Amino acid sequence: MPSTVQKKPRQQTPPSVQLLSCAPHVVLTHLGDKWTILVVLLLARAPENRLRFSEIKRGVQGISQRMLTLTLRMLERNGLVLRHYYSEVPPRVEYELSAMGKSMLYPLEVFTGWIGENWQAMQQARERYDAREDRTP
Amino acid sequence: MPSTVQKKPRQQTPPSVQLLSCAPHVVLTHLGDKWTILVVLLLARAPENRLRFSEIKRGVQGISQRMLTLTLRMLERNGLVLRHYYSEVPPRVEYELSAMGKSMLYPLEVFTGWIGENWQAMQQARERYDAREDRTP
DNA sequence: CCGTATCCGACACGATACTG
DNA sequence: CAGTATCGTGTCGGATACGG
Repeated sequence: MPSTVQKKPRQQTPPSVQLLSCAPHVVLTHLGDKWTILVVLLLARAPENRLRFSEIKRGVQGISQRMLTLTLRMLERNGLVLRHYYSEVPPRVEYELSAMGKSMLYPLEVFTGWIGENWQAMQQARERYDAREDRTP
Repeated sequence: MPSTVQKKPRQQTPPSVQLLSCAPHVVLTHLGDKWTILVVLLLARAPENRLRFSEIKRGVQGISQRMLTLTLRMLERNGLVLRHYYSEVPPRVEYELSAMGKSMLYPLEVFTGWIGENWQAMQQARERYDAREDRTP
């Protein structure tokens, strides 16, 4: 591939700001998966931000055991959640938001707050869009 | 089920607490997909929050034409982006953040700000986690 | 230039079954 | 109770080609 970076074949808009799929964006992508946020929000409401596996399972409507395990592993791996294992019979495991996990709650609330204020408008926009017929090519 | 109060350091979770995969969460899931946030952030930086299709394509590293189209359609459908079509030859299309789209920028910055301050810590947590051998069952 | 159509592989996710 | 293991499927997203 010949490098033509030095040449400006045509005058084009501002010197291209380029966004890479950087680490922060990857984080956001992970948090945006199907269950992570719901689990975090549930822990946020819990006393001491701490719940048993089965409590989370009951609290997050529709999550499978497999996906809950994977979600919690991911959160633990990223240091957002602490895993406390008690080798009793039957075993008991509790999950707790770490300090970093708790520090995420405010930004998360700001965002979910915005969504709460705007999702009806989005809903309406969708309906308007879908009703349109004069879609331009 | 006998109610035992002893050795229960904390109270049980109220059974009423249940999180559904509600509309706000769905929104967050959409925004958390592979490209949406990057496109929004690029528009946020642009003069008048407005760019041509090809400018966005160049600005978002690695995005395919197909995915950019789909991403922009989704943003337009949800009312976050406005599409301006000019039937010239060759045609020109510009995309602009709507008022609602702009109103998202602050919440987004709060969130990306938090990520910016914490993603190294997450990285380290991951490395620590992966290096561990004493994983509890 | 700005899309749409089609094919296809990868993987996220669910269902189920089985252990310590 | 709190996980693993395994398998099947739907969807996401990349590559490519074509069209207005």
